[in-house]
Amino acid sequence: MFTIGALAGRFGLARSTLLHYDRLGLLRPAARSRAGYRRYSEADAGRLDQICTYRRAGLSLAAIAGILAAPAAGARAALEARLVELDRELEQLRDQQRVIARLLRRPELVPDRTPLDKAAWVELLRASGMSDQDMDRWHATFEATDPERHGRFLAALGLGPGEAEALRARSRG
Amino acid sequence: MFTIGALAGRFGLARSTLLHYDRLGLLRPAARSRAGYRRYSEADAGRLDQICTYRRAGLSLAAIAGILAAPAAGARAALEARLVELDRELEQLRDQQRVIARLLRRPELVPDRTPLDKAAWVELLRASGMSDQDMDRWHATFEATDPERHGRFLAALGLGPGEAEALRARSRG
DNA sequence: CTTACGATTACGTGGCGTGAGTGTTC
DNA sequence: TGAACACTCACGCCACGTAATCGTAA
Repeated sequence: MFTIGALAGRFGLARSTLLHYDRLGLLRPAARSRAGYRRYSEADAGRLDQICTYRRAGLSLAAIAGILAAPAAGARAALEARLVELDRELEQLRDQQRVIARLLRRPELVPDRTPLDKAAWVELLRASGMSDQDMDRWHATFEATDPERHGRFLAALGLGPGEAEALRARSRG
Repeated sequence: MFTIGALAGRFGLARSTLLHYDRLGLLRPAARSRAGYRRYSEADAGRLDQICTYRRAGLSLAAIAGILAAPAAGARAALEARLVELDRELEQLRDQQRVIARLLRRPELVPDRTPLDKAAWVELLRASGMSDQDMDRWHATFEATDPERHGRFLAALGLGPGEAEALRARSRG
């Protein structure tokens, strides 16, 4: 028997994923402890394994529920339908590549080599939909994985040593 | 000056899309009529054209808003970032193709040639996440585009002539 | 008068993520 | 006793779609 965290860990999933599957009725734990904790059985783990396999095929949770309810009925059909969908999606993405390739050839987009300062960098990231929180997380990850390069990066943006050190300390905290 | 429906029609968009862009502040009409109707100018149409172009490149609305606010700053960077994202997404879809190819080779999925009856068909579609409404719409489309084939399809599912005719009449209504 | 359009508000979609606030186990 | 885990709401994300209920234009 596994707790929700243990099962999630075994499959590389987040707890919230299993909570979600439980709410949907896709994967209900075999039992609950006296305190109300979910207790997953080996059979549950097997079912989750199937779910993960079908998710790796890109099937929706609804389709997966259908397959697990009546495997003979729909597994093949659902997989073949997904293949057709995949063809369409691949074509869409390739279209997007072509659109971008054309746009990048436009004259007003000639590469400009002015190095970015901090303000321009922040504006750019925000334009890509990155929030302040996202940026904080990004600094934290950078600091954790390669602190030296992080320092050099901040210097390249024109931050003074004091400002840079303050930011790095915040990223570590 | 265009009304919202006219502008949407010109660009092949739904009205709700323009309402959405207005709420986000991405595309606000130049003016409102006395009755409160949105009135879009030619400049608005030009801006919408840009938005559509960047959407065809797969950029998020947040990224597009950033580009339109400061084109020189981020257009190139945003497009290049999207290219990188596209590479990742394409690889993911190809992975899904591979997973499906492997699954379809599994012995328990040998092609079974038992023709589907109505119940099995409905269950299968529902398993793919299709609602009753979706199916109604599907019948309506089928009936509108190729009524004869629709009739033959229904017969192949085992529906009697009366039942089939009733369904087709409902699809036309 | 009709009917085709417009308005606003609120809620739904998918597949989770992210808190808040509280209880349980080790 | 404190940290790490668990619980249950409830709301957020993205790019819209949909329905309800109303007012306006041709």
